[in-house]
Amino acid sequence: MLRAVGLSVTAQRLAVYRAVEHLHHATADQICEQVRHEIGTVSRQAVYDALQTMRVHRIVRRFEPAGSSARYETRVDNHHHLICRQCGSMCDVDCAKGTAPCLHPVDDHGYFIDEAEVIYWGTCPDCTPN
Amino acid sequence: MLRAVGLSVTAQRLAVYRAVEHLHHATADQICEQVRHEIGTVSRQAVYDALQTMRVHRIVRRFEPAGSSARYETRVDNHHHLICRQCGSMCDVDCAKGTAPCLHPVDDHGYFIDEAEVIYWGTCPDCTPN
DNA sequence: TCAATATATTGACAGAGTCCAGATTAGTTG
DNA sequence: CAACTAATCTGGACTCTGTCAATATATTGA
Repeated sequence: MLRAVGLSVTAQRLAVYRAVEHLHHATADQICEQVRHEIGTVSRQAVYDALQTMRVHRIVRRFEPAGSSARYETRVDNHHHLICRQCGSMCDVDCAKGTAPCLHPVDDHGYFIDEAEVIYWGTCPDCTPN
Repeated sequence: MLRAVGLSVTAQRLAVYRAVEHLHHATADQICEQVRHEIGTVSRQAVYDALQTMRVHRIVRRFEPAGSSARYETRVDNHHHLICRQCGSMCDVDCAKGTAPCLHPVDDHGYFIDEAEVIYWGTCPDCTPN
């Protein structure tokens, strides 16, 4: 995985990647903890570095829901998120329009658009009364 | 405006509201500065309080683009944003589907969705080469 | 294995936002 | 209009994410 994109393989990176894979939509902090579980100790910096590097190489993806710190995931294709306002739970949702997705606003103001980031906010089944 | 939603009217709030109106998509910090220009001095806290209060009463709206601190605007209807990755410029865009908008993901996972937040990322005309 | 290069560690730092306790002000009531 | 009460504002300390920079360590490839 790491080799495939030309990165050197270190225990920290492996553990970080596995953590991101394992904990869906985890924050950097949660990843840190999980990595420490796995390999005993890491610096926060190493985790941030690993995440950033992997992000640049497109093997992890990052998103930042309003009111939360950044989240990381291993699913790197274009897809969106569903977030519960009550409990904060998150789901992946496929892109609304297939492969050439959602890139067309009503008026593009002359911008060249390369990504449409969509977050659906609502209430999850567990938090819905009755 | 403030009275209409049952809030007491203070110089600070007025100035904050005007600042949000005047500077489109401003950060709390920019609003702070602008307010100081207008009424001499405010605490950061007063600005945050005012913004939050007005947000709760739906006379200002807040959004948090990835990689930026929160932005505030006086346009409170459902609409989206277009952001330039190069220079950070932002435009409003009407909601993609009119009045009952964009609330339907491919699969709602049982969530009750009340808002679809969309950010179009790209390059603005000024930053597009040639 | 060894050197060159890429990573990791540590500690300091910055930005955004929140919390708290006390002082001040707005709006209400007599 | 004065006094009162509740809401608001002030200032400072603090937390949480995230970044920087210098030094130490591990990885890779010859």
